Amino acid sequence: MKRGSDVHFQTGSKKIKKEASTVERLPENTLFIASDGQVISHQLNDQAYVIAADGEYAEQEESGEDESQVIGSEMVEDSSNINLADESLQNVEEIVGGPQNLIIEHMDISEPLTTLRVLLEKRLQTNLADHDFYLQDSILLDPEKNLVSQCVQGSGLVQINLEVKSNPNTKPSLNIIDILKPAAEFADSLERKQERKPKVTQRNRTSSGNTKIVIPLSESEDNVTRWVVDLKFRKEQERLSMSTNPKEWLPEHVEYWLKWAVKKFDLEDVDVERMSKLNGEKLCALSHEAFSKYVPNDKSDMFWTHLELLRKCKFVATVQQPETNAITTIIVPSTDTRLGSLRGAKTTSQKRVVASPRSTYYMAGGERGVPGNKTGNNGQVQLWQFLLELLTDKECTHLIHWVGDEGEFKLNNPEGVASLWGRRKGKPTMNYEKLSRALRYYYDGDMISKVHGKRFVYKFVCDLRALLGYSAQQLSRLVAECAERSSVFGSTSSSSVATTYTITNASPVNVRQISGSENENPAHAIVKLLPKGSIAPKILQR
DNA sequence: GATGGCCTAATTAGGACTTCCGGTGT
DNA sequence: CACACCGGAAGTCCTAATTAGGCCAT
Repeated sequence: MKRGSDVHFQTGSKKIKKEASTVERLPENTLFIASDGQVISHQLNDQAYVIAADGEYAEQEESGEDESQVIGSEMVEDSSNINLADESLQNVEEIVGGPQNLIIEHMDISEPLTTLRVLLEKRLQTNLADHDFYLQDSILLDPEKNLVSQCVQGSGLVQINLEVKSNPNTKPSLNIIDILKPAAEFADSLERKQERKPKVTQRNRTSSGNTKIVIPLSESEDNVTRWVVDLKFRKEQERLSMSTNPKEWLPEHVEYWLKWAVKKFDLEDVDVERMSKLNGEKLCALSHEAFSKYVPNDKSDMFWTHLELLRKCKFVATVQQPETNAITTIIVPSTDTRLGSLRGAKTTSQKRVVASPRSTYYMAGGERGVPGNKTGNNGQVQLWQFLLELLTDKECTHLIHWVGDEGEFKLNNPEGVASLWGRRKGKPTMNYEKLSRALRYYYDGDMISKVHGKRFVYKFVCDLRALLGYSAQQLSRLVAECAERSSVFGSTSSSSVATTYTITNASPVNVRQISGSENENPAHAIVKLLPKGSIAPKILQR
């Protein structure tokens, strides 16, 4: 039987094992919608979309140039008023080392990037006026705008990891690598400082709830409806030559869609006959009131939301079945190598990541909007991911830790690691002998190899930076820094450092939700928009 | 009765291990 | 001799894709 592309991890509506660390793949064209029907975010094709809380719709080009369309978001119009002398906004840490300097800066996310630049200039005692802002080296950001309007949803204080690139032969840039919610303790301490020194920019803080851009998703997904593109309908759309823009629909198209929707959403008392006489233009112009006359029994405004998505996002979406909460969300779309040659430039230009012990290069390039995977390992964490998870967990350094800067790692307690692995996989008899056999299968690929002559020492031979966005060196330092910080702040949590990876080349921008464990403070939840090809570990400081 | 569409269950294929074991190296 | 390490072989578990069969409407 001929197999199609290989995509790893859960994507569809199939069950996911409830495990401590569920692996799932967020399909492209995923939408996050709160219980009140409000679209929090979604991304479709090459564009990221944010829906304002007032129901107005905002669209953001990948380039981030189209500020005007971000409806209702509060912009800092006069950045010159910002009191830059206020140290409360300044908290710069530097992790120096390796080929570049990773700088950690804390700033209110609603501040324009010019503020960030000034903070950096002050800190580094250098002029950075000629430095452009980039998000993960790929998206040029407008310094006059804030991050909310360009790439990230959220509010309040965030930790911005960035690097200053001032190489002689390239245009200087400030490359934002990651935007994280800082440790609660850390944020609190800054908040307290800010309270002592009230700032002009406080007006932009969003705690009032007046903000139009919504943050995130609580840790529980109970209050989130995940909408996905209905591929069956899309195929039918193509077959019937129905435009993707509902405004262009003829009445017969509306009728077809409506009958489909009535079935799909189990709608009752819909005035199909009258509503089917509308053309696409009129359909899209319907007010909620008018809509209610046609569809009087729309439970939880589900169908209304569907229509909103249809006319604003231009796709027919259905609700994806809820999935389990995740501590670790790993998104790894990947395909068979064969696709590299089949899919042309689009995929061949993308990064390739060896993820398999048995042969395969995995890379993005699955069908746009086609969730799912064909490997049969959906939803199951792989050993290399598990090891990376432990390696970025400050609580696990007694079990496994980085050795040097070249991706080597040592299992200090091989049986302990094996035991954890066994627990994760539901194999109580797992031991190091078996785990090491699994590791040996990686030798065939380019993921992990053995470091000869060193007991219990292995090495990630893959390009972790390409894979994760962080080199082994950086990861090692981040873990160390995190451990250090937690000791400074006197961590009270016994839970491990949460690590979230987004390994995806599937879309230009990905919505990343960092979920926490069930016990985790919801404040740690972050939604990020990352450029394609990025995978960023997040180490939550507690 | 023939045909087509839809749904569901069964089958098949393949990835990523897991388990076992004989052999080799230190 | 103990233990880490290696790699072959067979088995397990999981999921996606495909196929087959039943039901219903036209």
